[in-house]
Amino acid sequence: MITKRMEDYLRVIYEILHYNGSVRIKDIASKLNVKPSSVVEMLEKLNDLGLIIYKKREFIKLTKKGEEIAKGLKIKNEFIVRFLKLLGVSHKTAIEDAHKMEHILSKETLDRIKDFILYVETCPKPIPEWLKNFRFFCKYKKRLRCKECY
Amino acid sequence: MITKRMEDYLRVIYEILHYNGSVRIKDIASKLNVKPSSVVEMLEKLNDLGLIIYKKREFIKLTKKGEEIAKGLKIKNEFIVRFLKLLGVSHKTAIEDAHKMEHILSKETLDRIKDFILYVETCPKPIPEWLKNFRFFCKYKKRLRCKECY
DNA sequence: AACGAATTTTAGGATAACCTATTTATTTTC
DNA sequence: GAAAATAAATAGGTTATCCTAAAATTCGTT
Repeated sequence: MITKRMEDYLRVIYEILHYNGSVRIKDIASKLNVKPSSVVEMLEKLNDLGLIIYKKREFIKLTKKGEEIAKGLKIKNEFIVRFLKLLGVSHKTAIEDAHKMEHILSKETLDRIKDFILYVETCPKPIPEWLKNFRFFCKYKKRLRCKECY
Repeated sequence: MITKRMEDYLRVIYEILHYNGSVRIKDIASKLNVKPSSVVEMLEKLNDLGLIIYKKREFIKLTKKGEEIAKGLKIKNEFIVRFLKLLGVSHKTAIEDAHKMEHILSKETLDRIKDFILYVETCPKPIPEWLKNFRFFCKYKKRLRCKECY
C-alpha cells in the first residue's frame, strides 16, 4: 500500500530529479521538512516497494512505476492549482492546498475540475464574462448585472 | 494540538448526538470503521484536551470548545458538499471528498468556495446560463454557444 | 434476582511516521 | 595525502493510531 507520505516523497524526488539532474538525501529532507535519517528510512521502504532504486551512497533513481506515480501526482497537482487560481485563490495558497488535495480527491471530482478548467479555457473570450463577474463579486461582495441572466 | 483524526471523532460525536440524543461507543466505532477499543482510547485523549467530557460508562458530552470545533467542521463540510455538487460531482462522492477536504483546506480557499456558492445562488435565474452550459459540457464534452461571450 | 447477551474497558502489541545522537563515508581544502 | 567539513547511514526512541483478546460491567428477559 502506497501511503500519502510515500506519494509526497515520490513527487519531491521526481521534482528534484528534473530540476537538478540528481537527488541528494538532504535536498529531499529540506523540501519535506524532515531530517535526513527519516528520508533514508523512507527510501528503504520505497525501494522495497519497487518505486525507486536506492542503494547506500549511490544515486537514487525512480523506477518506471515510481515515475508514473510521481508524474500522475504532478499532473493532478497542476490541474488543482489551475483550478484554484481560476477560483481566485492566490498562487501561494493554491500550491499549498493543491499539495494536500492531490492525495485525497476522487477521480470523479478531479474529472469535474478538469472539465471546469477546459470549459473556462475554451471560451471564445480570454476570460468568460461570468468569471470576470465572479472575480468582482469575490472582491467587492457585489453582483454585477450580467447580460446573460438578467 | 488537535489532529485530523480527532476532528473526525468530534464531528461524528456531534452528528450522532444530534441524531440520537446520546452517543454510544459502538456507534462512533461503526461510523469511523474502527474497533470500540480504539474509540475509548481516543475519548480519553479528547477528554484530556477538554473537548469532550468522558467518564467511564457514562454519557459522553461535548464541551463548549469541542462543540464549536465540531460545528465548524460541519459547516465547512456543508459548504464543500454544496460546492462540489455545483461542479457536477455526485452526492455520494461529494460527501466522501468533503470529509477529506474539510481538514485540509485553507481559509482562503474556503472563502473562495463560499463566494462561488453565493455567486451562483444569487443569480437572478435559478441556475446561471453558464453553469447550465458547463453541466452540458461535462456530459457531452461539447460547448454550447453562450450568448454572453460569443 | 439471575443468567446470558451486549457493551465497554483494559492490557499488550503493531505500524508508519518522525526524532536525536552517533558512526561511517565521501568530498574539499590546505 | 591528511585533516576538516559535509553528507549519509545506523541505532535506539517517541507518538498517534490502530488492532486482538480477555476482563468487567450493564442491560434485558424471564
